[in-house]
Amino acid sequence: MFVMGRKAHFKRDEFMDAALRVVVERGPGALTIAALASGMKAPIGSVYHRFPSRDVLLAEMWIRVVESFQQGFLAALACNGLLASLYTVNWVREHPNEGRLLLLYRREDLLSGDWPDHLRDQIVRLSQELDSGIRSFAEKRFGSLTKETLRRATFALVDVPLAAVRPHLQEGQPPPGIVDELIRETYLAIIRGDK
Amino acid sequence: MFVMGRKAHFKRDEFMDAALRVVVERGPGALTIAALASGMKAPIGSVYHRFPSRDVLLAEMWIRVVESFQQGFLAALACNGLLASLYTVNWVREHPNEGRLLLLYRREDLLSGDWPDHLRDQIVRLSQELDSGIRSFAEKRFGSLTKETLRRATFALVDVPLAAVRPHLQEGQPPPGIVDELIRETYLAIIRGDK
DNA sequence: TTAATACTAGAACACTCATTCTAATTGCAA
DNA sequence: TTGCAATTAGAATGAGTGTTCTAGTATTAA
Repeated sequence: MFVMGRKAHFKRDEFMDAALRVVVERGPGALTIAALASGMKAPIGSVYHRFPSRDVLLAEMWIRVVESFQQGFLAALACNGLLASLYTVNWVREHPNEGRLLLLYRREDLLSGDWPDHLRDQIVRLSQELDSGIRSFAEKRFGSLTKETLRRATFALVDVPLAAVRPHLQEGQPPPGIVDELIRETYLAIIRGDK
Repeated sequence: MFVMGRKAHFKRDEFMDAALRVVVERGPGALTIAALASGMKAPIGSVYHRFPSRDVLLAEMWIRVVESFQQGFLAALACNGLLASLYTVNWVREHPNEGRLLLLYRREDLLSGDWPDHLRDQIVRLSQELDSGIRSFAEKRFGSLTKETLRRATFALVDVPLAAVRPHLQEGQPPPGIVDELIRETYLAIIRGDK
């Protein structure tokens, strides 16, 4: 005989949403369990009923965002390098909160220690997927995979788009059109290897 | 009648040096007053004898580094834009620790609150000096100072160099030669406006 | 020698959290 | 209706850390 308990007021995802909201609005320093809970009018106990620790909650939230970004990025990259290079700015326009989280902060700003064990696999997988996407692009585009061509590809596909977008997120503004221009011009110069 | 007290074992600068060392080696999270003090075998009391609070100590350390970077950068910029664009990577090679502090972390990672009052003026001044240096470059180079030309100049002079260097500092390695190439090619594309 | 002073020394305090613990609810199966 | 389990509820706990406080020590002028 299976007996169901009371209905839940709060879902797992809602806690992660609330955490994201706190980080984006008030910074990682304000992200206490109490702030998170009171932000959704939930008691502290309910947080710990669903997540074994603060770090697990935040790590899962982080991974959820990385995954949602990376999936689209890799799809764009498989199709066209310039498209991938411009993907970041478009994604940020559609997901301003997730964008702020990913571009303005780092894992260490949120988690107190290392990745929780059962999530490390996921992070490794995500980072390998990104890496191999960029590697295969570099090889295809430059005809060879060396430290230099890999660095060049990473620069054009990742570093520059992030650098172009970040200042505007910092200001809390959506990236203006000039950002797309800067990314495109840089991509063409770096990938074509203009001198 | 003036009476001199005992000789000091520790100087103001040594505390800031020790703080920098801790941040660079173990991250901002490890930067406690106790860690700082024990790192230089000084007692906690001596820290507070010289600095009224943790925030003042760290803010002064930060400003010292910003000042040392910015002075050279503005000098280079007054002479030549490409030189300024390449200044960051060279400065980082000569000052790996200061580079890590400035490029890997932000004020909020170190200070618990806002800038201490008496230091806010200095920060405002520094940031205005940088701003006006970039503005006058943009105006000279593009013939007009608009939101777009300013953004373009900032991108080429600041955002891209930081983005190119950062991944290597992250790894704890000095930036390889390819970084200079990437910065130069980007600068030429962005400032000349190649399409 | 002595007194005044600048400094070292580190234990005690106060405060902020993450986490734990116990009790109170609530919905369903019987 | 009753009893069980899922969940809410939030007060109590404990660890970590910035700051304060009191005491001790070295240096120099007189």
